[in-house]
Amino acid sequence: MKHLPHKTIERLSQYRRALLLCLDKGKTHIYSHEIAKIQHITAVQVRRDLMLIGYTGTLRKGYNVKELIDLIGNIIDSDEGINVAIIGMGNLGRALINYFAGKRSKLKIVAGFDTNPDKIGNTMSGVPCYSIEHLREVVAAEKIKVGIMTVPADYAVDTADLLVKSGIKGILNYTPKPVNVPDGVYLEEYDMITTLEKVAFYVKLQETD
Amino acid sequence: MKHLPHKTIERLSQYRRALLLCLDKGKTHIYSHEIAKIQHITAVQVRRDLMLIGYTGTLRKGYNVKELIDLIGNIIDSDEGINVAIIGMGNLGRALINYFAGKRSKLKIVAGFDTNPDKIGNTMSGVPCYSIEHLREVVAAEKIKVGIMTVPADYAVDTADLLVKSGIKGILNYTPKPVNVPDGVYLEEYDMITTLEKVAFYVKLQETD
DNA sequence: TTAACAATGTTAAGTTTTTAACACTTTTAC
DNA sequence: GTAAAAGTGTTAAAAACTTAACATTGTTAA
Repeated sequence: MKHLPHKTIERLSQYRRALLLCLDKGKTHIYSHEIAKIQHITAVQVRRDLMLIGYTGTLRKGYNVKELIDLIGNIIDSDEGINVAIIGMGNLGRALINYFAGKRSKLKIVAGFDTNPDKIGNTMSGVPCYSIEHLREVVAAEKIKVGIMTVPADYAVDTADLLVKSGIKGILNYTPKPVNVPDGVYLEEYDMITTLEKVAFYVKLQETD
Repeated sequence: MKHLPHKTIERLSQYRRALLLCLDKGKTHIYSHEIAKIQHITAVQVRRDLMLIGYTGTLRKGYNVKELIDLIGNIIDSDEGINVAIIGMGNLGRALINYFAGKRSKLKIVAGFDTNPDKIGNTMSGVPCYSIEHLREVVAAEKIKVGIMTVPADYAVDTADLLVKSGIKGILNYTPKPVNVPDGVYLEEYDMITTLEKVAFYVKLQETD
């Protein structure tokens, strides 16, 4: 299992989330077509992904939910876990923190940053908020490897630079403004407006058929 | 120009956003490699996308920013505009509203919905908040075509059903729980946890090289 | 004026991703 | 106990997407 396709990585994460829900419901086994239905993809694709990670289900019984969850964890999680920071404790930043609050996960949001003095020093859902001026120290002290940018667009570029200088290894940019990072830092940009425009486009398309 | 690739649609939206920024800076023309750099893709890809939409730049001068913005608008926007609702006025819902506030766009967020009586009846950044019980009427009255789901995960499925029954044509689900919609309704699911796990995975991968 | 350059537009090749096809194996039904 | 059904695992084909190659054409510089 050398090079898992990009898309497979994404789906594995999604499979796991679906599987965790099944586990909660007391399900012990699951068929490929059940997973497929949840994710709106085909059963073949599920089986193919699982083949790629070398997991073998039991014939006629499907896949063992617990085993599969663990295996996916072995592949996509890092053993020691990864600490994450949120830069920008506005609505979006807080939404993400709540999202994660209490989730079992190798990913831990350990710090938030903001410029607003009212927020600095407080704790939100267990996550302390620091001044952005202390970003460098906190990143080092807390061994933070990934930063999620939820700052206003105008601060995007500076924030990204700051994160890079602090030694962060991965950035997830939720700002509508693209940023640049050097090699060695993984960058993922996600623009909510693009996604919404895409939905609108396909709605329009459907109408004009 | 019959079938634009999915990915091209997404990029067109992104190009436009980049172009709007350039316009603000007073730039009148832009080269394919400049656009490419902003979006972290190749110039060839930009040119190919523009070829697909039939736009022709001027040799050695690049593309006319204003013209291109307009053309992209003609393709991805619908003429009359599309009205959008946000279901769930929590942090994420409010973040989205602020994101959009004041943006020139054919997409207009015209309504928010929630169950919290403290929120119902208020206005947030110009968007009125209604009780979710009135969803159906408001959707009809306001000709809302797209719904953005930002409700807690446990309400995801019911909310989706409700939206479908109200006659909505497109759903953007920001809930971590996948939902189902019938044919004729376009569904886009986006899970923030997946994206973050992906970033974490590639960070881990980079380390173990 | 002519050569070098720097851009676009387009066709072709390459790569990645998805889907189809099918061989295999339990279980179920008769 | 044999056939049909319902699963998995895998190879092969198809589709989607990206990148390369290159022809073309203004522009600049010698």
